[in-house]
Amino acid sequence: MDQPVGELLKARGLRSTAQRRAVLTALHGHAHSTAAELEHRIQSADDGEGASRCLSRQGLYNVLEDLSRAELIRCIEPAGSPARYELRVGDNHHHLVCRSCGRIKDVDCSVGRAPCLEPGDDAGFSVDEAEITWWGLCADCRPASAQRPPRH
Amino acid sequence: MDQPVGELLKARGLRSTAQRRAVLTALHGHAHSTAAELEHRIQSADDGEGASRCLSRQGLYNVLEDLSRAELIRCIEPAGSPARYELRVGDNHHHLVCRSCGRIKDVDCSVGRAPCLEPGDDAGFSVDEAEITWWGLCADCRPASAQRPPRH
DNA sequence: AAGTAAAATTGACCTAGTCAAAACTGGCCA
DNA sequence: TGGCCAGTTTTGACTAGGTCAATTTTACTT
Repeated sequence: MDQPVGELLKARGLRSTAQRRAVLTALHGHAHSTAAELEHRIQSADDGEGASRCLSRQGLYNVLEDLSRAELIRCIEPAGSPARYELRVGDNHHHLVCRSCGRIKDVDCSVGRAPCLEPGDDAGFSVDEAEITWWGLCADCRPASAQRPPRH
Repeated sequence: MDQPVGELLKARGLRSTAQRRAVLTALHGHAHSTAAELEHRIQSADDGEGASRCLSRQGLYNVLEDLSRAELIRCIEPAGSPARYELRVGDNHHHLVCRSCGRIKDVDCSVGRAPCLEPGDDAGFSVDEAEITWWGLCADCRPASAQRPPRH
């Protein structure tokens, strides 16, 4: 980040509290963090701010929801995984998830708007987001015999 | 269904048990059932088979996993909802989910294979499935002032 | 410096499952 | 037709990942 996290918060109309700053800071450098990972990271952070060491579980969930609503972070919930939070927002990117180890990779939305944002039949819904998850095996989890199988 | 459920099971190499038949039967006529819904439906089913009234919670989850692995049913887990099970399998259809009431609609995969099955960059994964979820508000949940907003 | 709405803490509670071990049974075989 | 036994199911305890409600604290305004 360039902007201090406190300024980011205020720019979105949120109060700048130690807990919120700590969560935003803890998200940096980790693309898809779970609540538990953030909790550990914050508790063991000896970052000179003192107060940031302490954050209750409920407080963490509150902060995560506030930041999500302010669109400073995004929450994804792949099947079989606890919720994960990421700082990449506003770019409509998608995810590739390994069925075996759970590893997640970001995928840019290269197909543009058309097929990806509109269902063929919206059944009367007003759609505001298309979420794509690709499932498969990552290079590390794929059995050696099946490395790079021919694609089409 | 045309084929008796017992035959379906055997065709997939699974034993035909009262519990499995009961779950398959309970899925009919309900596009996206939760485990709890199936449990209630099975317990209150007085379908003359007698034994079908009884199914433990663990048994239900076992059956659901066995049927999923045999590709007789499919499990979806939209964020914020318990797992849901559906009989539609093998047709790569997707889902439209209402953010407000949780209602789910099936969407045929009209874009064919290309954009929907392949990420732009597969990051070394071998991808076997693309799952698309469209999020929005269904006609009933959309505030009256916003009915049918202009699209595009 | 005080007031106050917003945010955080506390601790109980809940849902949607999972685990391990014991008991039962469907379908094959003699 | 009965016995066997791997495959199923039951039982009951347990867990992860969160939510709820009430109280206390704090960041920002005046």
